[in-house]
Amino acid sequence: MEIQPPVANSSSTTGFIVDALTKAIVEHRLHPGTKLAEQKVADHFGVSRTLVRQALFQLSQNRLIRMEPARGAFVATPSVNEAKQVFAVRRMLEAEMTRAFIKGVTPAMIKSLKQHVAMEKSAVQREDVSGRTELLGDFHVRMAELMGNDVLAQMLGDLISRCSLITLMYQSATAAEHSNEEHAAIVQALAAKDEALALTLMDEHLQHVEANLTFDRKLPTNDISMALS
Amino acid sequence: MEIQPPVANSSSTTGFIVDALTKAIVEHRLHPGTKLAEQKVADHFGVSRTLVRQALFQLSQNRLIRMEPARGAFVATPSVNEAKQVFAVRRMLEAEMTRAFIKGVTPAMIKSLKQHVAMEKSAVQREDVSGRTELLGDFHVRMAELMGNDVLAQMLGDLISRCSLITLMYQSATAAEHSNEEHAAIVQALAAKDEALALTLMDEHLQHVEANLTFDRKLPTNDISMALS
DNA sequence: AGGACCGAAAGTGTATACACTTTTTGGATT
DNA sequence: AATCCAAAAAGTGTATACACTTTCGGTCCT
Repeated sequence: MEIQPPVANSSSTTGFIVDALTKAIVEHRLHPGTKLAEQKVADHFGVSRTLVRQALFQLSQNRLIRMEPARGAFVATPSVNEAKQVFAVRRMLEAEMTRAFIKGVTPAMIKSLKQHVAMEKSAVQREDVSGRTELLGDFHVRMAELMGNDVLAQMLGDLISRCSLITLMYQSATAAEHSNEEHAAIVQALAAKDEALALTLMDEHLQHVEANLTFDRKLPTNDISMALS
Repeated sequence: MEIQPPVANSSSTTGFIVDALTKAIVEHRLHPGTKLAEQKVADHFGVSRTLVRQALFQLSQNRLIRMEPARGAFVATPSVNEAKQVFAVRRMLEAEMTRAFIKGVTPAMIKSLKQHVAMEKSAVQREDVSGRTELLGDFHVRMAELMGNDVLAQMLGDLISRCSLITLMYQSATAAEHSNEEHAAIVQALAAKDEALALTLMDEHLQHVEANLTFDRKLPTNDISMALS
């Protein structure tokens, strides 16, 4: 059930490092602001700095880390403002996506979404934080995939991973449960081809996700080898 | 708040190579399918393969080139299908953007757009192909910037550069002129805060751009040193 | 005590070396 | 003439070397 990341990787060594670091950042084992010294990361993965550098470059393009010239790479610290903008874009994109989805909806598509929501529910119930956050984000990507628009799916995936540092960091268990229920309601509206309702639900859903983020926490900087071990 | 530009800058050496290659590809001095051998590119820029590799990785993330494991990098050959998907996403995004734009429009924003359209016109008239295609794309990005949403602006920029291989390749002079006129009409509707009209014009505009692309031309493969010289 | 200064340590930026893979080439065979 | 195969050539993937920059710790001066 893996969504193809922005750039198909994970098969190459560099891709493996990117994935591992992404996971560590997104699960905030590596806190925002943490310095990622190339040699330390390289030692941890048992490779040379060359590969680590490639991975860091890639991550910096995904906005998961920030690179300062001659000073190194740091886990990104996305601003509140940026998060709001990301959500504004998501609302725009997903409103239209919902409209288009209803236009071409089929029973098979509804079934697939329902299965996905069931998986979310299971993850929420068993308190699988990492799994649930990933699944909750993927719901939106899956909608795009079902429409057959890979570009849209990828774009949404980028957006979601881009605010994941914030979303995934601050989403509480109750908020996750809430999201899951809202997804179920959206699927119902889609199945009924009720465009107005689906639009309303989708917009409210995104606003809830955004509202539930608490932007003011400060977290300590972590040790790399600890975080990746 | 600071958000890095979508395709980083040319302040670093790697960034310079990225920009140069991007320009060459987008102005199709380098044709789709052309192989970009690392050493050849490195020789041309007078640097080592190290920097070229970094640049190629970056370009592959922008989808301007495609990298095959152990076989090298090639200028991307975007499929018709992908182009259609990209345009579908743009229509979605820009429809909502137009709505949001009208909600918060100010005279200063209209003035800025009018200036931009005037620059387009000038470029079209003096047959500055490279400049005009860039400006025509930037119109949409400028709208996003004026709204103060850098994330949206970046995203649109990515989308536009992503289909630029197609758009810029096949857009004719008359189509460019047509686009410029449509931009002017859209600005009028925005100034009048006529949402329905602006939406219609924007949607038709994007459909025209898409319709004017001819997907079937075949171009020969070029020599790198020629193209970059 | 506190700050300016200097040198060592750590770290980044780029080039180069080398192993391994793909492509090309030049016969030899049918 | 076309096909097949092996060895050379070209090219990619990764590691390492080295120069240059930033950071850190200590010493000296006021």
